[in-house]
Amino acid sequence: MAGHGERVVLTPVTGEGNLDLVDALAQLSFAVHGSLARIAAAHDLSMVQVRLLGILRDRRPTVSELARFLELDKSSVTGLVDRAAGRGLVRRVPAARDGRSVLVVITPAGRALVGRAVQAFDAAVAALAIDLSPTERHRLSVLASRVVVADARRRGIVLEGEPEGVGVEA
Amino acid sequence: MAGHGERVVLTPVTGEGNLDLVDALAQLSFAVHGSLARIAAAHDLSMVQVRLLGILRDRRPTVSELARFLELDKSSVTGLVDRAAGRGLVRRVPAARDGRSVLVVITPAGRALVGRAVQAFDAAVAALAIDLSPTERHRLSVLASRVVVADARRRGIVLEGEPEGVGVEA
DNA sequence: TATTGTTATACTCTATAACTATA
DNA sequence: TATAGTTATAGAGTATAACAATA
Repeated sequence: MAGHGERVVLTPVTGEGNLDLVDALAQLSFAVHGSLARIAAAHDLSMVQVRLLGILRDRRPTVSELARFLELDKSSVTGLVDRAAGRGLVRRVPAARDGRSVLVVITPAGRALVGRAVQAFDAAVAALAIDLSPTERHRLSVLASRVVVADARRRGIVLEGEPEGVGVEA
Repeated sequence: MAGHGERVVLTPVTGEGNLDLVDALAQLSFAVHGSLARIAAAHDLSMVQVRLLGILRDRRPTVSELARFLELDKSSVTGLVDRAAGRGLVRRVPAARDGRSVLVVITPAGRALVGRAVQAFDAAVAALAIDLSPTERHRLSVLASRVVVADARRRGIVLEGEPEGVGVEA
């Protein structure tokens, strides 16, 4: 299947043969993404809310910084933070150094919720690879890391120039 | 990084070390998904519209079948098809056998557009793995296929029982 | 009665443009 | 003047509930 022209990228996997690299990576991405989205939903969160809370676990960024992290317009972040704050998951704190800025801070409730969600994420992703041997799992993580790190470098991830975090090593 | 407790799952990759399996797969998924979404947007499509058109490339399903394929409520599919039809990418055809059903059919314009998008998908995913050797690429596709196929089986993908497609092998 | 599809409604997510307040 | 953030507005995507038509 998907050997000579058919693209499986967009349709459900059905057979059991090997996919070519493009299909395999696309399908893997869908599987992981779908798994994470289901878990987020089970915690009454969207993926972007989980990302927001995940970032806030060890940072207290401004709205503008969040917009850069999340690659969203700042007006989108305003709404995102509004809804999270409405649920008591985050709160806004006026920034001391710049009267224009607002720091977004996670609340204990938000921290607890995202902690549970991330724990479930871990379990779900691990479950995806349950059929692989330890050696294969290691190989997969090495190869995936290579791809991810190369891509991050290519697309010029910043973060380095912004050390206002709270205990963010790396 | 991400060696003893820190979870990178939700934040941008920064270092260059090996991620553990969970982080590596999650990050890989984000990289692929982001790449695909950017390409879709460059073609004035959302990911779900690309999936819709991709399915329609070799099928002419009813709205209900589409809802199952896409794992959406049928009312969501109605809206999806409305918008695609409004752009001339698909059209509705009354089903001959069942007066209640509607077949969704891709138009030549829709086919051309999704063809271009999928071609760009291929190139983008291939580019992601450009730093791997041919051997490593092969290994990665084998491992990813294993994970994907096992997951598909686990979650009980159907498709088999629905051979009303148009030349869908597999 | 059950199924197919649409409509009405509501909420999240996203962007653009215009605005206020601060720098 | 430039930057930070919000508001107003609009549109895509999603779901639930109610409905009409058909089986």
